[in-house]
Amino acid sequence: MDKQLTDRQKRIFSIILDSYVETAEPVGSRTIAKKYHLDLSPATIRNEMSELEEAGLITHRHTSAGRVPTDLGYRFFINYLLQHETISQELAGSISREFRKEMEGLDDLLEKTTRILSAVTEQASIVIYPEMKDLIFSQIGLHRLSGTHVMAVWMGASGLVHNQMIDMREDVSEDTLRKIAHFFNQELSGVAFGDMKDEILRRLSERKDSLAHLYRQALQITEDSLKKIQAARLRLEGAFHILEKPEFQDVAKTRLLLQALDQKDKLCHLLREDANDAGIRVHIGRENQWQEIWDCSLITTAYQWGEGSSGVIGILGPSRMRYGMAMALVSHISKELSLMLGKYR
Amino acid sequence: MDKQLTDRQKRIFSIILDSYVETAEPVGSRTIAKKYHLDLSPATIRNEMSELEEAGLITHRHTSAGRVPTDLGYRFFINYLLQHETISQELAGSISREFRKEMEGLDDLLEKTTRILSAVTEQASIVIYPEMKDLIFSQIGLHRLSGTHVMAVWMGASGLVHNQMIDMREDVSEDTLRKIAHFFNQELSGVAFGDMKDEILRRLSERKDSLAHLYRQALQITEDSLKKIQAARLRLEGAFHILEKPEFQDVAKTRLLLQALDQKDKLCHLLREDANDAGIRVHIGRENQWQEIWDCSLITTAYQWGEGSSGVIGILGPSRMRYGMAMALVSHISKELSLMLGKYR
DNA sequence: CATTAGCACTCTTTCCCCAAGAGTGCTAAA
DNA sequence: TTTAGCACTCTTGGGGAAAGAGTGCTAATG
Repeated sequence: MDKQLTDRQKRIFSIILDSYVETAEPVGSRTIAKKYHLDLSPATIRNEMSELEEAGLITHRHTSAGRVPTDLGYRFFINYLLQHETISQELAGSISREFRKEMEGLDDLLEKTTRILSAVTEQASIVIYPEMKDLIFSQIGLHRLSGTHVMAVWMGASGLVHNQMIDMREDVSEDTLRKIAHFFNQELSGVAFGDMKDEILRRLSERKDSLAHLYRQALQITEDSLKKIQAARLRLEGAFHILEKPEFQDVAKTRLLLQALDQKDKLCHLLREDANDAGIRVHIGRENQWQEIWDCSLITTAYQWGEGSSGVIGILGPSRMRYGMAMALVSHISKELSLMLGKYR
Repeated sequence: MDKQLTDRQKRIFSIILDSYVETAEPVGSRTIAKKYHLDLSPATIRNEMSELEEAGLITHRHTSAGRVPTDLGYRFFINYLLQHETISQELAGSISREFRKEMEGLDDLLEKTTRILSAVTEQASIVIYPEMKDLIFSQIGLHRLSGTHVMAVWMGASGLVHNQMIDMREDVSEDTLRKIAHFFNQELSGVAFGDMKDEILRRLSERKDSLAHLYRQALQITEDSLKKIQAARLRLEGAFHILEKPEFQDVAKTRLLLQALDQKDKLCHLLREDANDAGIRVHIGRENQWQEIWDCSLITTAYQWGEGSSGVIGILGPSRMRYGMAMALVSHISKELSLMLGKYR
């Protein structure tokens, strides 16, 4: 994107963006000249605005309407103009207090995160559960429910617990289950969940003895569990904030958006997409893969749990958004969450 | 409410209700006379409508508007006029197939239930997790996370698994935890979760020996867990359906409703309110305790899991609702869910 | 006596028109 | 290069007026 913008053009662009973000109203040349006491006439500003429009940073909906930033404009703003914002002491304090109130397991913590994130940003907030494959396995409990159904309780080194119902497709006795559990706990403790399948296969190929069947059962348990663990698990809260925004007063449009947000698996996939990128990620309007949220921006960042394992938190709101503050808040809360998760180890 | 309505009045009332439920438009005397070929003139119908209005079953919003059923009207309809509806073979079949597709634990099953319920009723659906206190305890696993933090994995006779992080407030060794777990598994297996506290207290008072401290720790684990288990756990899906209804085209109003639905604890409490009543429960408009949903009706019913333990499922939508079908669907899906839960035992 | 036709009246909805207002783009002058 | 001036465009809001739907009352009818 063009760095060949003059300083004055950048200044005017910033004013348009700020004003539009603030008021949700298109911005005219007169307003800029008057309210922001640039020593320029509206006509000059109009000329500059033409340039900005040509550069694709702003647009207008019809001939006699004021200017509005484009997706590209927001992108330019974030990449080149945005200066780092920090959140106030008081806010940081109250977030911290809220986080430290009680601590009753992962579910609770993530629910709290979702709630806080939505409340402070005044946007819909999304929290994806951590991925399990990088976590270290420590222990398993296997419990027979009915003939072929078994409940597996996986425990990870980072305090993770995951319950998984498994259909063994053959009748297994309590005793067999004890043996399988023993195998997991003795031989696989310390292995990452993601590597577990390979580890079992390696052992299976090494000794072709009487234990082969047991290994295969262990393998099945692992495969069934990990397949399911990849599935969508997320929390969504504060979708009602979307209805507060002037750009979502159209019910039909908003309904489609809410309907899209109900598709947890798609949403989860969207957030996890670039989960490995460091830092804050912003997807503006049509930069998103997903047509349903083309009027929205998505701000996400990863949080850390254990050894390289991570989940994602994010907010979703109209593209007209106070990006500086939103990014600062998402970042801050992600750090708080990682900190709290650290206590589980 | 008045049974002294004549048959003709009931008939007219039914027509008004049907028509309004169908079209969301107030119903006039002419429409009734024409479309439903009663052999009556509009004038006669108007007279009857006056009566119905006096009885409180219908109302009109302004002088020259057609009639609309009141909350009381819907109540009368449900109590005295509604005839039992059944769902079609095809629908029952496809629900059944959907339920039987895969089975991967409680979470999955309840998610599926929420999704199906919302899809078939075209309303927002709510599923409350089963209450634990009536379930039979079978086994516990205790795992040390950090100095004072312990992860308890509760397993019930009905295949329930509940993970609970507990702050013991004092450092406990792996060995102590093993002893506590052993105590639970040996002595309390078969006890209902709700009675567990009393059972421990009884033992504590019986023998005042060296085990007292261990008992107290067990007590603490029980109390911490059960306190938390009472908390709100629910699934909500399909809230976007609300935006499809003509009566919720007003964004400000709808926002307040969605905002209310974000308060999971309140919502959970609302649904559990009369969880012990048998059968289908309907709360129409202002019959609800909760002002935020005075324009809505709530249809709930309990589902069964294990020995007397139960949760609640329900739907929420505008009071103008096809109650017969909605009730049939909620009832049917509750039964399907109970059936599926039976397989966990 | 229940039923109905007729009619005046009320209230909302819709449409249209017009004026106001906001803002642009162009041109010519400073 | 900047600015003043001006014509032009497009949206928004208000004010009727007309249409339409429906009621309630009264008087006539079978």
